[in-house]
Amino acid sequence: MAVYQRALCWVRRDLRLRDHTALTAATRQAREVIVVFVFDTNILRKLEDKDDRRVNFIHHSLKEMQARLVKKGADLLVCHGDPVLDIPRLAQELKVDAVFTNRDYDPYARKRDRIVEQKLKIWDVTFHSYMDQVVFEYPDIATRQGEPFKVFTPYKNAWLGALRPEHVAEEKPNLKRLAPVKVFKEWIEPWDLGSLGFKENELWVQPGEEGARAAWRKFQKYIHRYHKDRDFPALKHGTSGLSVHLRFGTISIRELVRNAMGRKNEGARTWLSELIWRDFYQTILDRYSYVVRGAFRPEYDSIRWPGKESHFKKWCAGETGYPLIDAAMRHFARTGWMHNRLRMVVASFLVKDLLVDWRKGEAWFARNLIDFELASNNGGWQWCASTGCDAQPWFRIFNPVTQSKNFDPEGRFIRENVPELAAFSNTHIHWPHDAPDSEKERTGCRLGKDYPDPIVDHALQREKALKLFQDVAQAALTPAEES
DNA sequence: CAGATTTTTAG
DNA sequence: TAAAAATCT
Repeated sequence: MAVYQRALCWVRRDLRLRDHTALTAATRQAREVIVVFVFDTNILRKLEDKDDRRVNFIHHSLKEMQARLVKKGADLLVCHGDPVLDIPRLAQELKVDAVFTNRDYDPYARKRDRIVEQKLKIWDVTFHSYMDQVVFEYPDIATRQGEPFKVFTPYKNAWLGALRPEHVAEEKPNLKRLAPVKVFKEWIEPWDLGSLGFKENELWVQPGEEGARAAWRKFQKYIHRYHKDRDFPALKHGTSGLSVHLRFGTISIRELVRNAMGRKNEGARTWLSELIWRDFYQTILDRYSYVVRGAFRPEYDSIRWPGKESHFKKWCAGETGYPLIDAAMRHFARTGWMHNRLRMVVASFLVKDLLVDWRKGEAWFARNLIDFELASNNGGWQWCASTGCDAQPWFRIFNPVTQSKNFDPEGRFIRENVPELAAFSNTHIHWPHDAPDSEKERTGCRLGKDYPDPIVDHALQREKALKLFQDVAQAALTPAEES
């Protein structure tokens, strides 16, 4: 039932051709569909690293998508500019009747789409947007009072209770409806990395739909063990490795959920729960977008974080003298990815040991994570900092050494990432500073020179952190009297 | 998706 | 006296 002659399918964080809601709708409703991607200068110019991994990932993924489109006699229409100008311009020049997109809940994206929609309206072009990157959005899942859930467990129960096969049915685009390349060829701008002002970087993950499929196939062999293995960073297949693919939409969330639902084991249930966390944080960002600026619970914004800039720098560099922290931060710097257990451990350490504002850590992750996703990153940091909805209670403070003993018991992850400590025993690698002198001598690692002395004392810092939060709790109990 | 400390209990 | 449980943060 094609009602439109020609339409654009504007892809952003849904870089795939299969199980794609907007593309399916577009190819159903229009005779000719042009797939377009805009390298957004508003976003790109803020990236500090010219070898940014995300740009590399997107670029590779688009190349792969383009190859598939070319096989169909079409191509990918790529622009480099401000989408608020480019999309309406293309819509006009190419005489399209409608623009199809999948919704993005990032505040910037929402504003951008609103403006584009308004501009298109002037030219009588219809703007269609679809839920695609999540399974449910607000108010599909809401409390009895119609409010968004602010606690995960009841949200999850409602989510699972609401789920029907049709919510995760495959959305199959009809690629026979792609517009032939001659229609839009002259509007394609050069989009090699150099033209975009970026450089190549080594990617530690395979990008594109093919990369996603490879990771997904592999993970399916291990998914039944997920609940047991996911907390151990040294394991090579303890986690799915799909975060980056969910971030850029090189795989469909519906496909993952469909598969997980069909598996009746503990591993699959735990994995599904993680996917629900993702929907949960997307909803929080959508409905409470002030979280990008400060605490979900505003009373915590009154905390004056006394942490030192020099400590923040050492945290970034992996030079804190706490082996697991340093291993995690160095691995992160090298690969752009961090295991979720370690994200929690290093975040807790920055906030509750170094007493640095969680937003500094959030920004460092935002700059370097290949799978950086605003909603999940912000949610995770607010959880660790105890400022979020359904966050870790403020008095729950990770002991970085205990975490190390529990989740890297043989020190394998530490040895791989802090090689100067490799010769320490399994017992002392987590805290080499207290190793017996004989062992220190044997390893040949001069603590304080080859590996830094601890920059803070955990027990002491823990007390300080408790006091910072205690003061907020106090203030909440005894509000200042009105004058 | 704790940890530190105190108290109780088992042996 | 060590382990387990309770309690506090």
